[in-house]
Amino acid sequence: MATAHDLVRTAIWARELAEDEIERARRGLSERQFAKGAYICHRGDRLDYWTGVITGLVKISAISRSGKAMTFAGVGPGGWFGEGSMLKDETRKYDLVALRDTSLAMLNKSTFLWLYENSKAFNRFLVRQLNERMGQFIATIEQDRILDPKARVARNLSWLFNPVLYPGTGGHIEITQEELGLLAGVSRPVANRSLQALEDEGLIRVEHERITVLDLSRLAVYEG
DNA sequence: TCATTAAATTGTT
DNA sequence: AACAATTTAATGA
Repeated sequence: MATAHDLVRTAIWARELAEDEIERARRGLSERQFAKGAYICHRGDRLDYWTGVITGLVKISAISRSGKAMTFAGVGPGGWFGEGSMLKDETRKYDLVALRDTSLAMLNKSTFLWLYENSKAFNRFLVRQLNERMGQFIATIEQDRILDPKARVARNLSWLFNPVLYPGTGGHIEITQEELGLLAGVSRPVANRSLQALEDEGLIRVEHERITVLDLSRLAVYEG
């Protein structure tokens, strides 16, 4: 199993960092485990770490004023999140839930800010990441009321395959239909039917505890 | 290595 | 929500 220490070597944001910067990042990293269903952070809490998923799956969601649950993103192994709260010094504006047993790498705030101030490579990564999230966020807003369940499943799937946010995933991810249902905000049977329909349309291939994406570009803009 | 069983996931109703 | 079928994992011969 990969540890937080090893992770620095493979983390996407560390690829272009200088040796001394990597060493600095390594010292600021710690590791924490979360059981399936556990809250990593509630909305309004202060969480002074930039967080990366080593193993497992995390849902980032919020409750709208009307009381409706809304998923912003699912984050799988290799994904990092929370840079917004680091830079703005605010409490979290969303809930973080571990959808399955999850191991997280946590970079403390002072180290994060040091990299932010001193590393040009780290800043390049942050810009790419924030830009990518912006696109996803906009898609999320229209998803909530416009799209049918099948399209929501399709888009949530495409997020998990985003090559900028999760470069590790080589075409397929391991996720159960129940977990995908939790992410997309649909029941498991609906997730099941949606996946079968998407497979019929040649966009994905459904296997046991695993989904392979055949046409990511179409999946990302799927509207039914 | 193979067979059996238990547990988890998927497909339907 | 409940049930049946399928696949994986774990165990032990």
